Amino acid sequence: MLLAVKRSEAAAVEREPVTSRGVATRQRIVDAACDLVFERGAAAVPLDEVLATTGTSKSQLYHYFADRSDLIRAVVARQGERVLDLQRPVLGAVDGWDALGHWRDFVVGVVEGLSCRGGCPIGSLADELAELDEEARIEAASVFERWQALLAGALRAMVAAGQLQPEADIDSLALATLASLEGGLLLAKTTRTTAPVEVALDAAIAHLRTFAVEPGSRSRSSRRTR
Amino acid sequence: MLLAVKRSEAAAVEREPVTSRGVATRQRIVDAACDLVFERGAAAVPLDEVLATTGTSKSQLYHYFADRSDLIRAVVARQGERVLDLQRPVLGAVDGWDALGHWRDFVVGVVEGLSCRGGCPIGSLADELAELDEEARIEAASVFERWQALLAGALRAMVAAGQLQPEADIDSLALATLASLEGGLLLAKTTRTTAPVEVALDAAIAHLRTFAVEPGSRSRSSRRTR
DNA sequence: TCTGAAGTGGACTGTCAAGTCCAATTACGC
DNA sequence: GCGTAATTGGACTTGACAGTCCACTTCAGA
Repeated sequence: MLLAVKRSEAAAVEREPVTSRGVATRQRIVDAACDLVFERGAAAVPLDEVLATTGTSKSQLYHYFADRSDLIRAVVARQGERVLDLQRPVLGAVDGWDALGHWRDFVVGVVEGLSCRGGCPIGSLADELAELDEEARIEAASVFERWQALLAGALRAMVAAGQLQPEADIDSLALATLASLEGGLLLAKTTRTTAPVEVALDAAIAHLRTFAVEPGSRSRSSRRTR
Repeated sequence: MLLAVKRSEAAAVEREPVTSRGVATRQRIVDAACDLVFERGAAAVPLDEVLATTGTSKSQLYHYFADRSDLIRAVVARQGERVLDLQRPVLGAVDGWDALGHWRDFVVGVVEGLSCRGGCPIGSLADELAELDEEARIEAASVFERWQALLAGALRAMVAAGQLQPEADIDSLALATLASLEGGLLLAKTTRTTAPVEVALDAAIAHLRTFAVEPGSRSRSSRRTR
């Protein structure tokens, strides 16, 4: 009974902040938790530390979240928004191969700026939680889905611009690109080198170019594969 | 494993089992820990559970391992061996595009057999530990390096067989392929679908085919396929 | 000004898991 | 066989951390 209510109407049953002060507090907690979780992983962050860095108390945390996993789920959602918000402007501006290259450079730059630490904010979280918290897993899957849609949007813009073949399977290409990126980020995090992301993204883009519309002639370096 | 004498400072004596019984006990502990860690992640496995499932006691664990992280590090090494042992025969047999396709099918089959759970045994572990245990991170990086070498070996065999261009940057191609695989596995784990691995590997192989030696056209630049 | 709800402080409790200790047992070398 | 070292059982200690509780403060509205 209790579980049934919690699962279906979690948002309604859990205390949503009413006051602007409450909203701010809740926000502060989730934001701080996001940062700490990104640095060390969800399991390695004690609630006390989140409270300490935000200057909040136990009662506030449990006023806005049912329990630890409830907070972590909020972190997944928030971190997902952050990643998507970061990607949106760059991917949204993609209209051709140059812009796609800029996206590649942008991503590599971010990784470099973080000294290859942390990996993908949402990927690592998804990896850690997928087998432990079904709700968190689903939330993360939704983030990936939206990310894939963002990439697909960029590719469709290229189709519209006459740079990519209309017959190309955009969704699959977007998914493959996302996979390359995620794998590259994991390897970068593990090896402390940007090379994996660079190589992975370059390969992904090279594959995309396979579906490029060649201006004028077709005898140049157009290659088709299965 | 060359890290036997490596830890000479702390506790001076990393207890290596002397007796065959001791070896067996240590093995049992690491193996059980591997399975549990694969299912839930390192942080979510209490030592007591490892002991319970192996029928061993606290004293035995601390007889062979300095502490918890020492065990986990052993798990990383062991899990890495497992993955490599699984990949070796299949990748070692690669001599052409068909065999490469079999490898792809093999990987997809494994994921399917696990109902898309767990992701990459070494990838998930690396992701979880990279920021928490430098030694574990390095060990994981070494596993990836060997895995990449395995892939590179397969590609070189294809070069030797005259199916892949000798000018191709084998190491980068192997790294990109590994990244695609890892990313695909993460997405599969998160979405509980095999599609990401399939799409990622298909794209990776399509990219490799870009460097195929075309039967008939022998010039430096390849033309179209099929 | 009063009132009640939202929000807050922080001490307190209970649990669980890591790590210690030592006595008991087994096995190997001589 | 004997002695020493390896191995094992498991109770015990310690500490950390999730979650509870209640008194207190702030604030909006009647």
